[in-house]
Amino acid sequence: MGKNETFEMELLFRALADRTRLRLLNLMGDDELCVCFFVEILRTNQPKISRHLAYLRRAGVVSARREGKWMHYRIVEPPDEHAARIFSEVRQWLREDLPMQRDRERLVKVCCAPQQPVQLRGAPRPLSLTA
Amino acid sequence: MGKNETFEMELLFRALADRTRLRLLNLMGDDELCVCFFVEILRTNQPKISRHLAYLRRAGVVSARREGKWMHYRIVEPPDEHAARIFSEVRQWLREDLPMQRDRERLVKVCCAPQQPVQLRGAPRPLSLTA
DNA sequence: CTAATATATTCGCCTGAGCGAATGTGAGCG
DNA sequence: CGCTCACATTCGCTCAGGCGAATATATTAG
Repeated sequence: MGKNETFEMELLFRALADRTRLRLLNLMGDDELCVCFFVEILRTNQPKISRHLAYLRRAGVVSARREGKWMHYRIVEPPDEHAARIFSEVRQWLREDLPMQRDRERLVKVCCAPQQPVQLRGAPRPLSLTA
Repeated sequence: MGKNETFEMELLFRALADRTRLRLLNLMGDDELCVCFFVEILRTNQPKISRHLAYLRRAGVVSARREGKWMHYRIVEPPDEHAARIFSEVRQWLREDLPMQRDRERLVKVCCAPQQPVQLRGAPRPLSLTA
């Protein structure tokens, strides 16, 4: 109580104020996800994805982990309890949004397909879908 | 469930992604407030305040009511339940933020002062402080 | 009617940030 | 070493939106 977090609030909301970034967060869900899947699901060019992921990273909203050539991104639980509750509500909201549901369905399809698209051969699949 | 509200999410977060607008929402609290008080408390020029209030109005976050020469703004409860919960959490967060607390204290002082500043003579005081 | 007051809008300037295209970088392989 | 792959960054452009200054509008007073 009595903290000064106005700047942190602005930072969080700016990070959430973009459709592409909301789609990325939606795809991460509760697991880390490889960049190549974001590119595949959002059907856009790779630099655009990387730029938005960098934006989220600078805002402290996601973290990155390298595994050989691949980079995995995952959502970071905000340290502040208010931010955490807002974030949790956002994720619930995303779960109920139709276009977001379609993105997640496409992710499942792409990951579980017997024959993966050329760009994804050998890419590390998300844990939640392979376990 | 299963709705498409991605655009509404973006709209909400863009509205919240600015320090001046957060300060305005903080001052509104649970009551409507007259524009002249925003100008007085934020110690800034009036057009800036009006522009941010217009932004909030376009985003559906506040509503305006005219009373003679004066305009009162108040927070609108978002119709969507997720938006409402996020908004409620934001207001709680604002309540605990130190700079925001100072703004509210200054509002109380200005409203309850025996001699109001010249700009505020005759301005309708917020209900919560006069009742 | 005119004048004053409270608020809103417009204008010109500047920065942040989104975009596609091109280029840079780090890891693994032969 | 050099090549490729996965990803990151930079460049040039465009546009949203923040700012102060000036102006417009609405209401009330006289």
